[in-house]
Amino acid sequence: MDRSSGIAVRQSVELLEKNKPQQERAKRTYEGILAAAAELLIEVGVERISTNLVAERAGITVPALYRYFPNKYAVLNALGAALMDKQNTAFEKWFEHYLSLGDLQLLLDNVYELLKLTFDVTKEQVGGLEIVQALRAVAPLQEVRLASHRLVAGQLAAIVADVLGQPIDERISVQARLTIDTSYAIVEMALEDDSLPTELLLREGSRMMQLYWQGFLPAE
Amino acid sequence: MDRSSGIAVRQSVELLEKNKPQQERAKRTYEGILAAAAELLIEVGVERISTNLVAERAGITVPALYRYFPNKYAVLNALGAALMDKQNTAFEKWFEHYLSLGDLQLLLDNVYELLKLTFDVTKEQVGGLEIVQALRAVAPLQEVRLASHRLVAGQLAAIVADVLGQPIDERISVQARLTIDTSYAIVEMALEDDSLPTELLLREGSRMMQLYWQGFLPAE
DNA sequence: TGTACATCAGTGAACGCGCGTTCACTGATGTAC
DNA sequence: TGTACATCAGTGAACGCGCGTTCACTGATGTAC
Repeated sequence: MDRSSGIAVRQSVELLEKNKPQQERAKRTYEGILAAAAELLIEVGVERISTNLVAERAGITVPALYRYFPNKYAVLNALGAALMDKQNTAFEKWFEHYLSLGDLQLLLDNVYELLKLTFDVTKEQVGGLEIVQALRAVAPLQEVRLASHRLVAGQLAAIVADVLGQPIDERISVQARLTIDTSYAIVEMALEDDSLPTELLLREGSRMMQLYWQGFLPAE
Repeated sequence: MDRSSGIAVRQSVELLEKNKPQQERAKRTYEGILAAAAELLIEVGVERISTNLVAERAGITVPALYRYFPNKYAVLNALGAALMDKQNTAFEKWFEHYLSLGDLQLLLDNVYELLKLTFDVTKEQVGGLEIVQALRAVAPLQEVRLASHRLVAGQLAAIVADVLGQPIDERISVQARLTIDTSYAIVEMALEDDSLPTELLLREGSRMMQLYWQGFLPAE
């Protein structure tokens, strides 16, 4: 039983982009690569996508792709980072909007809107669900999603602590993070299973979040 | 711009196993294949795992693997089905145990135990988290996980409807499914991010489920 | 306004490698008599 | 208890293909004068 050559340890992968596109033409090429990758994520899946396939779909040769990305993980990473960014932005807009109008209760009353917003942002992105799933399943990409969730959860925790007049302790951190991750999980669930009624699912999901926080806030 | 050969549509994949192992030796080989696949899912990831790699790790030649599985998806499918089965069994045992002792309230009081049980079952399986993530991310495998969740959610919905003296309507179905999927998502979250305190996270997660169902059940 | 030149962007061709898959085969196991 | 035989299990070798990656290159774009 020869195992000597069976060793294949997961090693760190370069995810940084190489040359940034400067000219107009280059920007189109760069965007074309991301768009092609998103399409192929739907069509062939993360386990079959390749730089060859992406370049071909984007209508360029492979070395042109290598000009901007060192490997396929970097392409997926860029795709994932862009989506996480859109999700974060949606959250922050929602968050700051209702926070500026009142207190935490108002935020709580509008959780459905947040879920719907996140749902829409993810659905609008071609291959949005497949991108999120790839971020989960491919080890070198996991940090992107975790970092995004930690960031958003941190913002939520800060406000909660502020309202309660407490420091951010472990409990508040975990509650915030649980809220964020569960919210995203519900959105994924809605996208994942077409047989589920989206609207009702998001309504129930937001009700769950509301009930979770209801007793925790100081009575008005 | 030639796209004619860039077409690569996701097509249906044979997931059924071929020959069932009959002799002792064959059973060891079969189990060895699954064990090797689980290890490699951790080490190289779902996007790099291959039949060649699995056979080599299992200490057999590739045609021996093909005796039992038509392709790598079938291997992952078997691995995933086994894990889903363990999770379902854990749920059903928990469910029937507390149901036999009393009413739904008792079930609700012990949600933490269910989450912990599910967490343990998944953690015990080598590559448990990676398997679940692969089931999410790889299209030909998605049905396995969805079917499992639908099954378990259906059992929950049936009991809830029974207790309420109502038929299983869309609302109850969605509530049950939301509960199941969210529970699994929380377990995944705990496995995914080592920086989180597992115990506290599962406690908060179960508290969330309890609050969600609390007002819904008929007052004793 | 024209053109020479620097820099940016993309190409064609090539490489070695691991992939999935199949074949005819040898070897191991179990059983009928 | 021994052995012939059927069936089950696993092997060695081979195949064509797409993979990631690199090279020296041609072509496009922008700008200095």
